Amino acid sequence: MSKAQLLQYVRSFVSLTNEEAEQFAAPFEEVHVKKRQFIVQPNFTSRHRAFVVKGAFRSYAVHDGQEHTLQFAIENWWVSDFNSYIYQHPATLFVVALEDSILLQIEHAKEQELKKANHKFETFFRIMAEKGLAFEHRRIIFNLCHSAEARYENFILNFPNFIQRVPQYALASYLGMTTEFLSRIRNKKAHRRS
Amino acid sequence: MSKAQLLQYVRSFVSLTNEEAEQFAAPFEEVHVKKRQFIVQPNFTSRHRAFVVKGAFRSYAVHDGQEHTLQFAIENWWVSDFNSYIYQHPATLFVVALEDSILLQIEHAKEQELKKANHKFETFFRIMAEKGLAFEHRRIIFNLCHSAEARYENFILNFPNFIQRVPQYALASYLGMTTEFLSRIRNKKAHRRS
DNA sequence: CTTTTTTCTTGATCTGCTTCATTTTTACTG
DNA sequence: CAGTAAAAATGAAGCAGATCAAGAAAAAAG
Repeated sequence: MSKAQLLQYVRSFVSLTNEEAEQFAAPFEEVHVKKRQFIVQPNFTSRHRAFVVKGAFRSYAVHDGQEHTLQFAIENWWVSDFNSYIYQHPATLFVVALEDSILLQIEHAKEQELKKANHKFETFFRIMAEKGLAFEHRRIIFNLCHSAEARYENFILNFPNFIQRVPQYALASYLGMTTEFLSRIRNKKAHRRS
Repeated sequence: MSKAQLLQYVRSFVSLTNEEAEQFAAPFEEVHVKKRQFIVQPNFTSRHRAFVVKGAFRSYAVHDGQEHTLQFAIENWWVSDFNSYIYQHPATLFVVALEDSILLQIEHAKEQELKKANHKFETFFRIMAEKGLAFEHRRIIFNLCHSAEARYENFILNFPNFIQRVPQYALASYLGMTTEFLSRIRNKKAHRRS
């Protein structure tokens, strides 16, 4: 069952008794999402935090007709419009499935109950947020320090498994460049190799 | 006393009894820092998380001789090299005082004890991390979507009180542009107004 | 104050990356 | 598996923002 996967993930951060595990998993519901289906859209409040059991997602904003990717998520990552979710404000992002996917999602109110009910659950979400924040700090600094080409190389190095599953235009917009420019970088690289 | 300021801040997120407040504040120590003094340097592990009681700080990386600012912090903000602090790895950032400042700092191990000792303290640090993460998400998306000029305008709008306390070259490097270009933006704007 | 250092400004030139337009390739869909 | 839609590649031209060099202003130090 897919909840086993979630619990294995959670237990890699906090130890849980079997009762606690059951209590933690209970409010999560499994959702199947088809490729190209949206799970979050601007102006609608993101009511769930979702754990990716299988598949891939992308969250992005649209500005002046251009898409700008905030995040990708594959197995064992979380997705949502985080600002919308934690403040329960209308979303500004789209979150879309890049493949047919399976999620385990929890409602905002249920998550609050979990955190209140057990110190360990609170700890788990604290760790998730801290890791996320540390990750984004690294990303921001790297983006400030490096060229488009270096950002692409760095992505390949750190997320080789994302490369094949993420469309190139989406990756370009995640890395802060146009899809044309990323194409040129890849082309240049391919020619260097031969 | 400066701990009253910290506790007022903490209590704006979680309710604390007087005993709890005392317990929370106990491991923090007050540190006075002179302008231009560093509290974090690359290769040294950041042993403390620091709450700014008075003054201003900047965290930044140096790459190819260029400085790139990750964060500013004034009264009631926290500073550290967050990656270094939470993972207790060597830092990659500098953190420097922009003014003569007063900090309340807590050691990493002491923070772990606090979080273990009281569910509310854990909740507090969870909220800090979540707010921080949400903030950086907004920043990343905004940076991806907007021009240098728009990023500057947005900063003025959101952090008017930082403008007078932060040197322009540091702001430029926070916003991902050169100090020369920021100067031109400001100049252009000034001329538009007359 | 006066000197020195740091920060900010301004101009000239250059380039990394974008934009636009078109073609080729790949992936879906009936 | 044919037809259509989506994604990626390629070329030419343009521009936002960088770089370099020098001077002006402001702040810190003596």
